[in-house]
Amino acid sequence: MHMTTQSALRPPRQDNRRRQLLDSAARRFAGQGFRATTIRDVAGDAGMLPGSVYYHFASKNDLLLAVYEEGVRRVAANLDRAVDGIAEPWARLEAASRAHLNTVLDRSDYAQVMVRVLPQDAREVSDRLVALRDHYEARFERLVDDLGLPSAAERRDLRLFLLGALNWAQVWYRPGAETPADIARRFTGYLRRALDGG
Amino acid sequence: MHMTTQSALRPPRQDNRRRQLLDSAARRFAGQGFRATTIRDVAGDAGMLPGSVYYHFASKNDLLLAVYEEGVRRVAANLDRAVDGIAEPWARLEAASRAHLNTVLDRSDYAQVMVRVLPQDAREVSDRLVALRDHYEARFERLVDDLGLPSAAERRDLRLFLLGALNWAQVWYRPGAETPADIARRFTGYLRRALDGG
Amino acid sequence: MHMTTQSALRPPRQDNRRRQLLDSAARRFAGQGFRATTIRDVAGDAGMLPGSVYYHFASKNDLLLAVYEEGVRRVAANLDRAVDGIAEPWARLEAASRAHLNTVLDRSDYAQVMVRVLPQDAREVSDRLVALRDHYEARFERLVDDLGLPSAAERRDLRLFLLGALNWAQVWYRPGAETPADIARRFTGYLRRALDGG
Amino acid sequence: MHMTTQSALRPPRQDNRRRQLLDSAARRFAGQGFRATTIRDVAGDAGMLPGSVYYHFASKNDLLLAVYEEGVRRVAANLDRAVDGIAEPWARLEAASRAHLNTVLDRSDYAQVMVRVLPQDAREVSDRLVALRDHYEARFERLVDDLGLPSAAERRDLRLFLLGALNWAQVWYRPGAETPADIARRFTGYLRRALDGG
DNA sequence: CATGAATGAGCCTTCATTCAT
DNA sequence: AATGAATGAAGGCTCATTCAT
Repeated sequence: MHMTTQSALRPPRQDNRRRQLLDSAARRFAGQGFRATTIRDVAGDAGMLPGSVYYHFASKNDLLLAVYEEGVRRVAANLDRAVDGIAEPWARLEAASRAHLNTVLDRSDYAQVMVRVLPQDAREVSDRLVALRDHYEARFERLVDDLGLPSAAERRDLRLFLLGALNWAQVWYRPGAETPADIARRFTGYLRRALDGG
Repeated sequence: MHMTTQSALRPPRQDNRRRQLLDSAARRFAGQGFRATTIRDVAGDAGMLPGSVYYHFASKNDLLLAVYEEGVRRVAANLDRAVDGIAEPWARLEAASRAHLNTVLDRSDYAQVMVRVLPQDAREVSDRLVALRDHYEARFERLVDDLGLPSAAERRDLRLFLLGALNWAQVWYRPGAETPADIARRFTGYLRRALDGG
Repeated sequence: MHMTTQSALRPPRQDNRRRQLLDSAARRFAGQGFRATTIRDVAGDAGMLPGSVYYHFASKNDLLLAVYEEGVRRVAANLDRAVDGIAEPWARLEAASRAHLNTVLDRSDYAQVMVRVLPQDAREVSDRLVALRDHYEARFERLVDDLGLPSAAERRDLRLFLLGALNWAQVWYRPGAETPADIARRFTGYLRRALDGG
Repeated sequence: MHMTTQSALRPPRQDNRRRQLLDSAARRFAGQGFRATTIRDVAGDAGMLPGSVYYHFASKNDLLLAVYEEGVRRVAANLDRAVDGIAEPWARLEAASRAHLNTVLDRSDYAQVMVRVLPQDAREVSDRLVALRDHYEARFERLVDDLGLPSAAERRDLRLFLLGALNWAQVWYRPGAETPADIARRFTGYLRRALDGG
């Protein structure tokens, strides 16, 4: 009889469990990869039995897709927030690079999944994984276009060059004296010197 | 009576079969990844039964290691050949970048394995995989050092920046009007403009 | 509405299947030894598929351990029941010997496993196997101590001597005119004549 | 052309290799059991490849049979030598028990195989294994018969009792203050007190 | 005599998934 | 919403054995 009140006050229980599962999956996928993670792992972390996972997600692939979506949502929001309020185009690009680096180097499970799990790891849904990633990276296309570089080829080069360099940080970066912000500043700096009004 | 001649003309049978296995494994690892490849796949491609693989390699991990080693040997030789005879440092770096790009974008199975199989995919041998990769990439350190840039920080930046940008090509490159040589020339060009005092 | 009644009448399904598996394993281990028994055998006998066994037991070794434990539980209970209510020490030893012989010569699968499967057959769990066996045989130490023999050396001799002689029956005994009870009476009788001051 | 000389001076090479194989097998079977020993192990120890073993023995079972035969030959000879020259029947039995214990507790590989490998471990040849063992143990029947005990039942009891007690030593004996000779003396002593002219 | 190379049957185990309850 | 129980397909690996050379 108090149901109305209940659902007004807190999200339905179902959502809680689903989110719990999502969190467990994100942590596992980020920590040990997609293929090395078993449904048992994920279920166990969420305090369930393997079979129960299938009430919330149709398959392991679907679970990955959901984690990936959530990850993209978060990092995209992060980037959008970072450039918000900045007007100068190169400063916007630097802010975006900083946000992107923070994502790539972050300990955050959802962000790590985007970086660690390759689309090829789940061939059946790889197209959708790629689409999600593209949806995010398209932001860099716009940011670069706004720089007003005369040559379309150079615009493309710059975008690909920058994204590659930033993503590679995942391989060599070790937390220490150097912060992601430092790296973002220097890397965008080099590009500006090479391409801007040179 | 012609035994000497015979053994001079054809390598021991063993080597043929081992190489065949190595080739099959390289193609499979490159095409579908390490974990998704089964010993049955590899054996089948080489016209053997699964058990027979173990006459030549002690485990699936060992097979990967052997493929990886062969891959490193090839791409390193490629790069060394490319810079050989070139004296001017920036030209050497460009030549090396071109060779590296050719490797990364190549259809060659062995090269692809180095790019596609992550050390984490075979945790038990990941250390050795990383060591092999490092052994190759150390070449770029030397090439960059030879440029004579005054700042050590900039030397490091340049190397990391370039390697990241080149490796990323694997994600976006589609064969067409643009050749790996074009990309290498432009990318090293940007860096030279940004960093070279000249 | 009768749910309470139902759950009171039948044990949880899980236990039935687990026990079935245990019984199949005991019969197989007793009949053909541990190493020669395959999980497929055991599963097949219980009307399951091989993989299903692993829902109930983590490994083949664990299955052996469980059978062994159950075996020890049974034979120990048997022996305890046999000496219960008997006061005179030599009579207690004879009763225990009779019970032990019944166990050793029994067709009972669980008892046979204890006799037939050597700890060395499952090296990873051999320690626990030995511990289980010792737990049972310690009873003979107490029974012999209660005889009141003056020399500790003779107490030890008697125990080792008797246990060896009884266990050996497994090798030569054929059901016929002679019963385990006959053998137990004669064997303990000899020892009494040799050692008891009477 | 010197073949005659050669074969006169030393046994044919074939025999050397066969014996080497036999020794390797004995050591392995004694040390890790029959089933746990692979043809590869045995061949490797003898400096051969697995396939080569089959030149000398038709199968793994045949190899076991040969080791077993050699083992029986040795322990039987040992026992015969031990009782040789002793006239008094109880002293002969004690000497035989001492020799048997030495065999059972011995580190000698061949003797250990007889004790450690159960006929059931090689079902296809278990009959012949049992026959070999019986051939040896028949000696105890004769030794006991010679004691001149009036009752046939007691003769049988004594034999079975003694053999069981002696073989069991394998389980509990640890080298130390107590020698096999001590044990043999005490154990036969108990039986004499219980059965002889009591 | 021995080897190199392979076979093939089989082993233990894993795991995503299903489904009645 | 969740569980208990099982499925079934597959996977890496082992090993006695064979056989041309």
